[in-house]
Formats: sequence, C-alpha cells, structure tokens
Amino acid sequence: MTTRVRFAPSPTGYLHIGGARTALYNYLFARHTQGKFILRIEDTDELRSSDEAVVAILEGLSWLGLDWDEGPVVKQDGSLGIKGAHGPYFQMERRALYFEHIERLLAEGKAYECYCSTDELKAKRERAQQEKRPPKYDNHCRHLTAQQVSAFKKEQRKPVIRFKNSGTGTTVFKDIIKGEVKFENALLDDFVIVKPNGVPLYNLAVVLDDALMEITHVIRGDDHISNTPRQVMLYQALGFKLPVFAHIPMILGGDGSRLSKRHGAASVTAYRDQGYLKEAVLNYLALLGWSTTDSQQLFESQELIKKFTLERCSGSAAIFDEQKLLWMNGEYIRSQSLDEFTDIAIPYLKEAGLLPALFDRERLKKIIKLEQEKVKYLTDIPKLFDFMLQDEIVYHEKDVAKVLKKEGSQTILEDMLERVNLLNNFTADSLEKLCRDYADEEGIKTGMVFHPLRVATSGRAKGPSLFHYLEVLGKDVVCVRIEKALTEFFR
RNA sequence: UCCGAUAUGGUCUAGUGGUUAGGAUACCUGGCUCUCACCCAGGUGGCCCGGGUUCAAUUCCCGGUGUCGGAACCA
Repeated sequence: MTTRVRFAPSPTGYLHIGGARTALYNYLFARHTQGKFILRIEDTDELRSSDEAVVAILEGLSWLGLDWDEGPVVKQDGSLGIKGAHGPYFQMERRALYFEHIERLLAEGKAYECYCSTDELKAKRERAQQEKRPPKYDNHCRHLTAQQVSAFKKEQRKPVIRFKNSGTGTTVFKDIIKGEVKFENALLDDFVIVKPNGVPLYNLAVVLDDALMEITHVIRGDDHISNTPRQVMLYQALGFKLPVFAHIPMILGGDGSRLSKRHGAASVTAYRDQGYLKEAVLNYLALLGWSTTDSQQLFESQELIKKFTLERCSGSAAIFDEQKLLWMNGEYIRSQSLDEFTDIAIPYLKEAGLLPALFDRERLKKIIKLEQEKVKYLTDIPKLFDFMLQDEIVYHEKDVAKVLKKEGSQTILEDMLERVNLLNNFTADSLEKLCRDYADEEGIKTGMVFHPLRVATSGRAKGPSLFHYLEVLGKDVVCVRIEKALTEFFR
C-alpha cells in the first residue's frame, strides 16, 4: 500500500514556522516511504480565509522546496492551478461531496438538527464556566417534537447539525508518537458538524476529506490531539477505515508560550527575508522534534529523507532557538562552493548597488572567497564586501580614532605609499614581505604597520586577510586610498 | 473547572534498572593568527518533586507540580 499524507493548512495568514515543520515532516515521511504528499486547503472558515493567504502558503512551501504531488499550484502565468486526481483540493469546492455523507448520518440517526441559537448556547457556556463546570452542550435538541421543529422553522431558524455522541465507553486511538491515547466518551458532547449554511465544520470536513482522499497517515500538530476522538467517532459512524495518527509537538517561543509574531519572525518567508538559507531552515526544523540515535546535526540533501522516521520524533514541545538556527546558517553558507555562493551573493550585491550590470565574475569570486566564511546572514553580504567593490571608501570613525590616529601612523603610511608605489609584483606574498621587511628595518612590531594600512585601505579594523584584499584591490586603488587617508586625517 | 499531552545542562536532544549520563548550540578560557571570523583544545552547567517496586531508579509504577494544548456555528 502506498502511503498518502497531507498538509492541510487553513489559509488565514502566512505559513507559520510550526506549519512549515508539519509540512516538512509530512514531506519527509512521504518521500521516505515513496508515498504521496498532498496539499489541501482547509478554507471552511469563510470569515478568516483569504486568497492572499493561499498564495503566501504556497510561496512558503515552494521556497523551502517542499514539493507536493497533489493540490493547488501556482501556474507560470501566476494563476492558480490544480494537480492530482483526488480533487478538488479546496474544501469549499468539495461541499457537494459532503452532502451524501451528511444525509446518511442524519438518516441513520447518527446526527440531528439543532435549533439552539448562538446566544442561547453562549449563555449556557458562560453559566457552566461560572459554576466551574466543564462547558458541554446539553443535548437539548436531540429529542425535539415535530411541533417544536415546525415552530422553529416558522421562526426562520436555520439549524446546525450535531453529531450524536453515544456518551458511553471510551474512544481509543493509536498514535505513532504519543502511543495509545484514550478519551471517555461521556466527557465529550454532541458537537456541531455542519453550519446552518451547509458548510461542514473542521472535524467533519477533515474526516471526510482524509477518507475520500485515501489519506493513510495523519501527521499534524498535537494541538489537534483533543479533537481526534471526535474524528475517530465520525470515522466509525461513517464506516471509514481509520488512518494512522502521528501528532507532533508544538514549537514554542523563548518564553515557553506558543510561537508567534511576538517572538520575532513566525513566518518562513520572514526567515528567508532575514537572510537564512532554506537548507539551514529545513535542517533546523527537521531537528526540532526529531533526532537520530547519534544526534547528528547536519544533513546533506536527501539524507533527511533517508533517515527520517516518525518513530524517532520527540513527544514534547520544543523552544525555537534562533541562535542555533543562525549557527546552522553559517555552516551551510561555508559549505557552499565558491561558485554556488557567488550565485547566492550576486542578488544581494546588486540590490545594494555594489555590482554593475556587467561585471567580472572571476574577480568577484576572488573577493567573495575572502569573506564567505564570515557571512552569518545573507543580508550581511553587502556590508562585508562593499569596500572591495566600490571606489568610495567609508572610514569608520571609531577605527580611525583607535588605529589610524596613533603616534607614527602618518610616517608609516607615507613610507608604505612610497614603497608600494615601487612594487612591481603586486601580490599578497610580495606585499606581506614588503611590510614585514619595513617593520624589521624600522624596528617596530608588524602590527604597527598592518593595522594602519588596513584602516587606511578598507576604512575599518575588521576585515579579510590584509594582503589578500590588497592584491584584489590592485596597486592603483591601494595607493589612492593611502593617499586619501593621509590627506583626510593628517594634512 | 474538566480532558489530554509532556518533563535529561539556558536551549535542541541521545541514552540507560548499576554509565565518569553522550552529542549539538550558547557561554567562558587557551591555542592558531595581521584584525575579525573560521579552525583546534579545554571548561562551567543537567535526569521536575514525592512515594512505591528493587540489592540498586534518571530509567519501571502511582501521585503531585509545572508547562503546553483542547473543551467554538475556528482550524
């Protein structure tokens, strides 16, 4: 039997980081088992759902590279398309498919119409809360007489449909991650499954869709675990085969509460925009709630698919640790080949106006090579490379004060200017030799030469290997910059 | 209030009826070095609490507590 799993977000906003991990686990499971990964949009909440959110979710998933086998897709021309043979993949478009099953529940006496108004129900709920009783529907409409029903109809009251809970026994289901979970049926009430306008509620829609789409494994956040007994009851009432459940724990913010915008970025695209590599986000998310026996941290592409199993998922909630994500980002940045990373860097440099339309790629690679290992966020790229890519030089005041405006710096720079000018073979090696020889002759420490030279030619005290970037800069530029530093700070 | 899940350094986690409780990150120290970073070496820090079972419990059982989730005409 081929496995079929789904990610079923409700389009009420961006793709949340927790949702992204749920999608990732579904994706990894599907690929690992060579099954199908389906994307379904649960848009039965007409008030909160939006088309923009659908697009945002697809964008998030696509950025991460979590490709799905069935579901809505954004076509070349930007419009929404569909792929897969179990559609539609939007619940609101599936309503026609639900009717017969709802009718069946009604006809078999497994569900009934309820005419209680929302106000009446709300009042009852509040009373229960005040009296410290669990809020629970009192089954008021279970046994309405024909007269009462026609009276309600005359009032134009539109009924909801409730599921008739047996109220006895227990509902048990197996969960790959949580083990066996039991609920007393008596504690559950006759929950609403269809709204007055005929739109099914989550618990019904999810069961019908999963069953009709032949979903074999339901992998979702454990915030759904309390809903699962209701769904199990529906599966049984409807006569459908139960899928295997796997409830993965929540992702929390630094303060232990559910991760949200308050904790910084909560959407995957926000991480993209902050300068994270998708590989790092994927790897980090995979490890947040899943691990190998040897606690492996970094995974090559395809390796996650090979090693991921639901059985090795943790059962407890995890706090999202951005510091560790950042470390991982650095690891992935450093692991890119020079060519790969150059391709990654180019858009950032262009955006910052540091690259003309036409540029010398080989020279750019030499520059990138000097600082690639230091990039933490991709958004750091411009400020790490700017002084090597543009003519103007920006002097950092603090560094100038600390390094340049020191006793002897002027003489040193003047001497260096003279000697560099005479240097024919302008390479890192010869430059280093020149500087060391000079320090030797003058009987001063090499640092006395290196540091002012660095600040004079780069504008700052931190940067790549001095002689290597001087070589890339070239003799003319280096001389101009030393000259400029001299006139600006000493003359 | 009821129901459910859950508990190993600050954080993510591995693991075990007898271990010096392992890895990663973060932090600190040292080394490398022209700065920063990388890299290397070392270090601080942990089994929620109480009972029970047992020769022995971080591990198994029960209870408690904390945390998170649910108890919608939201998903």
